[in-house]
Amino acid sequence: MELLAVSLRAYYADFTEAAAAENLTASQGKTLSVLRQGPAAMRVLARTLSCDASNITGIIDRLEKRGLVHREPSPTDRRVKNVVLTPEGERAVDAIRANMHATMAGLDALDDAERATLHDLLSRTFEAAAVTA
Amino acid sequence: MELLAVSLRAYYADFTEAAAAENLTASQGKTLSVLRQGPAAMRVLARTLSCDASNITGIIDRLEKRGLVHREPSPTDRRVKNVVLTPEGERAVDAIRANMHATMAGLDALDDAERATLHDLLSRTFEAAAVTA
DNA sequence: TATTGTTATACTCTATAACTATA
DNA sequence: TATAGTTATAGAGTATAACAATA
Repeated sequence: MELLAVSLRAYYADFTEAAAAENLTASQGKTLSVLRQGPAAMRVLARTLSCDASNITGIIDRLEKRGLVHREPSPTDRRVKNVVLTPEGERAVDAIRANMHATMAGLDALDDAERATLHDLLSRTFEAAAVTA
Repeated sequence: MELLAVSLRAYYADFTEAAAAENLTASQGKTLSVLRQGPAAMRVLARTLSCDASNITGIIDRLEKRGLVHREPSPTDRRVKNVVLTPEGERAVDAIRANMHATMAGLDALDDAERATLHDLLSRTFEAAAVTA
């Protein structure tokens, strides 16, 4: 339990730091992480990141201005815009993840399998902050 | 592990919600929680909450304007100001905590001892976000 | 000289409400 | 009518740099 508490504290701080190293805020890093799993509509992002849809507009605006994502119209519903990660966006996510893996590697008390389990738990907890019950 | 992940997600969301019920942001609730353990200098708060000292000025300004805390000069160092919880401030923290205990009580899979351990872990993880390693 | 707290500044995140264009 | 995305707005958090008072 103590190890987990320490790990969690370190994880949150390190994610923010790893994102900052890429000149990204935690919210931006989190958004890019979500998009790494595939394109998502604005509305879906809002639900996943559990914030109002109007916030996503601003967050995506800033990411798009930097060429990390781009909007493309949905072929099936002309109201919907899908947000897609650009190659630079993928590179940014991977850079953050590489940094996080270095953090995990620092937990000497764990073996590789435990480390993998813990990393999975932490990232799911962090990225899926929404409680959809 | 899965239970813990779910609990953590719920805890973060519920803390924010419990604070919002008292018309407080998560940062304000967190600050009050820290002060519940006793008065603290501005500089100490900044370190504990792992943010720049200049932010604390604003956070305490807003809490003081609402009568939840007040600044008092340190008797030993005239540069230092100690922030103290007022009775209303204590009431607010207790209201948040009562709400959180209700959340913990909802975890039916746990017995009382496990619940206490988990609550302690979660609150320490949440309140002490700083990694002083 | 170094430290404490503050101020000024600028940016990001956040929710609410009102709008448009679709469905 | 309802939904997706945007805009306008206002408040809160955040870091940086510069400052006065004190150590």
